[in-house]
Amino acid sequence: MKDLQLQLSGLIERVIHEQFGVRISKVDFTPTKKEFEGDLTIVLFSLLKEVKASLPDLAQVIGDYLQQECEEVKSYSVVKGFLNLSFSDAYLLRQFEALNKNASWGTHERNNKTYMVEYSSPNTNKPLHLGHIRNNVLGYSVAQILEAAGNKVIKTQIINDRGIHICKSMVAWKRFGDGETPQSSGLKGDHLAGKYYVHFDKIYKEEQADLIAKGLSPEDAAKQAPIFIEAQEMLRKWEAQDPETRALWSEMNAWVYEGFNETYRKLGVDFDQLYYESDTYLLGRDIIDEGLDKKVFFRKPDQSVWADLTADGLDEKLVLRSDQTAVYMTQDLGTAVQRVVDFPEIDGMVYTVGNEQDYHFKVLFLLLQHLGYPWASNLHHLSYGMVDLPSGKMKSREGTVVDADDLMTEMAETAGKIASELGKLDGFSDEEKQILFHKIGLGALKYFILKVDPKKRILFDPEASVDFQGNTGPFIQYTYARIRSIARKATENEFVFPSVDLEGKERELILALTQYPSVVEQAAEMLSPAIVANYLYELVKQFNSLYQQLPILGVDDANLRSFRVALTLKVGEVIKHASSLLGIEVPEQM
RNA sequence: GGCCGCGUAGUUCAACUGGAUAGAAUAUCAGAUUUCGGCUCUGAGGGUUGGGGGUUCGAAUCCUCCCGCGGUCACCA
Repeated sequence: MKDLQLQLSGLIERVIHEQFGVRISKVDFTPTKKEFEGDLTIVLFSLLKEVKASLPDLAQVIGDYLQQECEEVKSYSVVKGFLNLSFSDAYLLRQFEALNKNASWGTHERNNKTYMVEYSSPNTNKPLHLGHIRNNVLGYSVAQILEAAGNKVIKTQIINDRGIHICKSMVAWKRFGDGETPQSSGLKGDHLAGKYYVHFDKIYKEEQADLIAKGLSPEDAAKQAPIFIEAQEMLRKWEAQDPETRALWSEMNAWVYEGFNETYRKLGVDFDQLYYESDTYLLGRDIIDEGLDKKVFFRKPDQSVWADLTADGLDEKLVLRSDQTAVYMTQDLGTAVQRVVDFPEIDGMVYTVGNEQDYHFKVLFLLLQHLGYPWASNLHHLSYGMVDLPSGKMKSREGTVVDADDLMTEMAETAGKIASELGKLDGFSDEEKQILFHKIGLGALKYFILKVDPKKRILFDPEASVDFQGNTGPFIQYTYARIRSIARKATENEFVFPSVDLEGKERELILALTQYPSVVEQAAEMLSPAIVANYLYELVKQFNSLYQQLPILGVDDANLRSFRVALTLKVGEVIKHASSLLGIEVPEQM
């Protein structure tokens, strides 16, 4: 398809040069809209600027020439400034035959690029919630897409395992926990830690209220509440390597990791390399020195260190406190550099982080560029919007967050309920049903998230997402299952490539299939799973439309049947491949 | 207030990055098919693309000014 466009461009340039004596810069192609006849459209307006000719003349000269010189072009028509080309059946069949022989259709040749993709990166004081799900699903999908586009990908997360937040959970556990463990309570480790984090907040609020009642200002009360002071003290002890504090910290974090791992496993995401903030939080000081040497940073009289970004249209940004301790930015500078030390082959990174940190990453990337790192020009902030629920905003403090584990369970239950109502799952054992419902529920959830542009806020409607109709994950999974059903019944067919007359729907499908690699490429370039999701849905709809209009198994002509079966199977393969890029599993039967 | 992002059918989202009459889904209504499977398909109504101005052959898309929503402007992470 791409080759053909290139060839057509060349021919058009030549004929215009011959006929009008002008060398044009480029030719604009666009797929023909389905209400017009044709497969590929050439936009003539842009050419008209460079060529002195009337529109009908130009159209005719180009159209005639292409039809004559290029055997793939069967016919053409002109509507306004658009030249619509129709390809010959032979060409489309050749295309289909070629891609049918290519088992790795959609996966590009290895290029020499390596990306590190960071996602998830949770705090270890509470369980994952719906916002983390969007993060994980997005990050994982982008990693898959980059890999399919030919890059080497290293998936990573930085676990925020230290700081005041975990100390809060620790303090509350120590005071009120009575030795409770995941084993003794039956709670998942991350949920246990979260329970005490919430408990801390409750006590903290009570203590603040008491102090305010005694006449303190709210600000002072916040600072002087005993439990808060205790948490700060715990952080100091942690930094001083106090053995008892460290032991408690290790124990609680271990519970949390076990909980997280279970959530990740259910969610179907994984990581190649883990970083822990407790290992990396001291990094970055040397970068500050380096930046001072290179005059990228400057020191103020109070000894704090700043970057002046006013030339880039931003402000001055603090990178080291006056007491010479690190800030968030210091750490992130250090961590970025450390990653390239660990993996020297990296030449790009993707950070999957919510859009409230847009400014931070803008600054981070600029600083790394100013510091002169060669990979700094290829850093991307995969920024995404909040997830809202129909019931309202999610707020952790008000307890309206949706827990990731609970949500996945509920999705599977809803999927089960709907699937059971719809039909017969008699052939499935209870265990198989559970696995299937999990696949459907999760597919619904992931697809609902990924089909939307990451930048936009999402209104997540669990009910609508598990719908078996419309633009949903289950609809795609269901279509795949039906295709596999056809495959099972058609195994006795030999695939040959007869010369058949193509129906409109078949042409559309072949064209759609040939576009798949460039969809993957584009999605990788834009870091946008939504492009894959929307393509996938279009493909599924086109297949259903074909299925409706033309019998697949029920035709007498063996050649025609084998062609249609082959086409169906190829559609199935692409659905499976594209789904895997979204992290969605497609069942053989449902 | 400065900066960033968003605003598209009742609702949830698209629009190949400046292309044709702004498309799907959902909901509502009317049909067709039931080939393998609970399905699937076709059609109708529904739009001043938040508003005004500008750029050009052509704007949802780019520029500009307003309006609305969100985020961010910490020696927090």
